[in-house]
Amino acid sequence: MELEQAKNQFINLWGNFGSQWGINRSMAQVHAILITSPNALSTEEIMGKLQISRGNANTNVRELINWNLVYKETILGERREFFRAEKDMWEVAKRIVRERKRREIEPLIQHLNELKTVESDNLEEKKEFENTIESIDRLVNKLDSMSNALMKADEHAFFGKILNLFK
Amino acid sequence: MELEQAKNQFINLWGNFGSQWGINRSMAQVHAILITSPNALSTEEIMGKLQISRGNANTNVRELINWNLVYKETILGERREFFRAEKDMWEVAKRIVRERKRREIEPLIQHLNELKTVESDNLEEKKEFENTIESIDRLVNKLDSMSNALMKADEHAFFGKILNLFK
DNA sequence: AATTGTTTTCATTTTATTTTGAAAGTTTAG
DNA sequence: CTAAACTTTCAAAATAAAATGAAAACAATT
Repeated sequence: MELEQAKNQFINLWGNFGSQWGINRSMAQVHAILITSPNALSTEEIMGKLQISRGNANTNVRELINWNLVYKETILGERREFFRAEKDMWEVAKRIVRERKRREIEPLIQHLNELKTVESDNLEEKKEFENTIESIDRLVNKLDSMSNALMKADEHAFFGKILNLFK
Repeated sequence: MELEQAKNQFINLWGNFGSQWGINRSMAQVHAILITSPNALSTEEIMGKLQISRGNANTNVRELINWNLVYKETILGERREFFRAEKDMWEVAKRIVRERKRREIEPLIQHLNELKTVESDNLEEKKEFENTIESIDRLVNKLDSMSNALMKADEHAFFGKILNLFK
């Protein structure tokens, strides 16, 4: 396949995949275009290549910066801003996990804690509900441990080897 | 907190959480109500408690059955169907992972393979693109290994202990 | 084989999300 | 200071996703 065609296909692929996982299509596509671009891109260039509006490009680039997946870069003598993506995919994974943990898992654990003990005359049902919540809580905490594991495990080496045990 | 109130809060919580992860709100709420119900529920009951339409209830129950998270159950002398959710949350996690692996990760790996080698006059850029795809491929395969690990690791015991090493 | 209870389908409507683009805001340079 | 270059915002429009509900299909019962 020809390089340009492959890049387009990748942009599509990443966009679709992203939207299945709760990341909006444009954001994933902007990410994809930056990941596969050898040099930093301007907003104009992103708009042009993805055929999206200025507002859309700007919003999603900024969101990617919030996720710590993209940096601003200045080019000598150029006034406008350029953007470059983190290309080390292990690093990318760690940052996405870190962010989702912070935004989603941690609040979820908070909420579950509030549901751990309830009042009811029906002791049987009370107990059953509490068991269910407890069991979800254990699961979510395990997910949390996995995030920690992934973030701390320094590159493939150790973590990768452990995973391979299960293959 | 009172039991009924807690259940409602849980239904909300699960619904919100689900929609952040690409599972639609109703489906997550139907799941939540079944998880916290001591007995199997009929479509009518689900419709009533969640205030959703018959079509909506039916579609999402069936989808949950597809995901292998809910079973049909018949009650002696009753003509209509009742539904009960798998309550072992570790089992639930395994099944969700299994399904997402099958539906999303595996196709993604397929697509990435097609992008692994491209043609271009610009050898430098060709190589850079191939490296990027290769690096994404490694990452996705690692994710795949993690799914396998999670599914095979028999309950908390071994897997849990390994995770705790990283805490 | 007709009636009744129940489930499924799907065209339409509703709601939620995303995108647009013009205007406001900001920064830089002369 | 102020004009030009650029970035950000946000109300409105467009699009996508989900929900409705009536009708069709199906299944059990008489």
